[in-house]
Amino acid sequence: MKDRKRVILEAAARVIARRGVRGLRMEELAAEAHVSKALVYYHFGDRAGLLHHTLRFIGDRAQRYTRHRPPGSGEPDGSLRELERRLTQELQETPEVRENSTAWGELRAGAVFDPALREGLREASTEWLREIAELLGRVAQTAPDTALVAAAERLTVLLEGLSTRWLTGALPVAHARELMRVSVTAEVEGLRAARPRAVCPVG
Amino acid sequence: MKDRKRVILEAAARVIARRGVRGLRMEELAAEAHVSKALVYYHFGDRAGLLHHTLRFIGDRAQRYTRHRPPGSGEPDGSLRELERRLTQELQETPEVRENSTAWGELRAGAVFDPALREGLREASTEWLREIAELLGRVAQTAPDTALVAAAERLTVLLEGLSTRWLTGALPVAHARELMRVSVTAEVEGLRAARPRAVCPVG
DNA sequence: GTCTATAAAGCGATAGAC
DNA sequence: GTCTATCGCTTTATAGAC
Repeated sequence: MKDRKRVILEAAARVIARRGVRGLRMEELAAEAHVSKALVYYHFGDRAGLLHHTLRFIGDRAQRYTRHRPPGSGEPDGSLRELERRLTQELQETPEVRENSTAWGELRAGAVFDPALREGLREASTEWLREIAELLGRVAQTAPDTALVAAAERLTVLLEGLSTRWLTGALPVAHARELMRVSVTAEVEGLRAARPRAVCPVG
Repeated sequence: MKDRKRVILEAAARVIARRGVRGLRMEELAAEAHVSKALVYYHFGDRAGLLHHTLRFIGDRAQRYTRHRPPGSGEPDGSLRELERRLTQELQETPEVRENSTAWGELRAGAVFDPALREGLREASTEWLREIAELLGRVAQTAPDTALVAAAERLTVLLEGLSTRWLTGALPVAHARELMRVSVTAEVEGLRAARPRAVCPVG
């Protein structure tokens, strides 16, 4: 069997989804990947190295479903639907998405106590925020930049909260998505209403 | 020195804020409390017992600033200000609040992997949700119950997300509070606008 | 590259003196 | 009630054969 390295990374993603980053044991990982512990050390040096590569692996994998609009779905560029999709994409009952969301949650939770984890987290969050703010700008048309960023912050922070609720079984995934959608709509309407020339959204 | 038990619990709260629930080591706790490890076991049985009592200790302590309106502040019962205060109270740079928020964050993060933690979390969340929904009802006056609950869910979930951002240093506490306040106002306005007899919020 | 076997360290928990 | 000393399991990490 070739490319055991990838096999190990995929196994690590599954173990992290089951036990968390802090709960990952080298022995359980080796068993999950059907290799020996020593091989894991051979490829990744130590536990920290394995975690580093796994988190990167998960992040790269996530871009597949995060950045690409489904081809042929007729979803217009910069539409409200695209914005909604981007913000509900992490709330799906799929092994890959669950593994990804779990890992991100662990990263966030770990960063509370480990400053070393914060930089990587900050980079990803900033990039994510920028993308959502830009999309909001297109959907809402005109709006001051600070308002756009603030709205994007509220939406991305809400997403993180919803993700935790989903993963702890406190909220069914469909319910979490619904709450997200309502907030997206409300934020967009809020931005539109805040235009210089205020227009009554009801009339 | 009397009441070493309380000294240990206070030390445990500090250690949890520094290392997390999962990162708490009996040895470090003993050192922090200036007692021996054996004494901790004498008073609390085992690690799980210590954690159980500590979490309860922290929860009880939190009620002091959570449920009581500051006396003589002239804050009317059921006002928008009371609602805002309740939702921004967990976002304060105080040792006590930080310890409390950290512990709750750890509990949430741990519940992703440990179903045993979920029940206690669910109870507290449900109670918290109920209180916020009720306050929202008073502030917004009439509104359908489902809309009230949904709004309360969005606000409480947002609070959890903001708490994590604050504790990871991703968001200054003042900024987090501001985002929360804006959302509270928007939700209240949304509820008012959704009344049977729709009224233009701009006019 | 991959394995088995083992060393080394960390940590929860207990024994027993005072 | 409180301490010092220590046990024993778990887990990371390495040695060395193939």
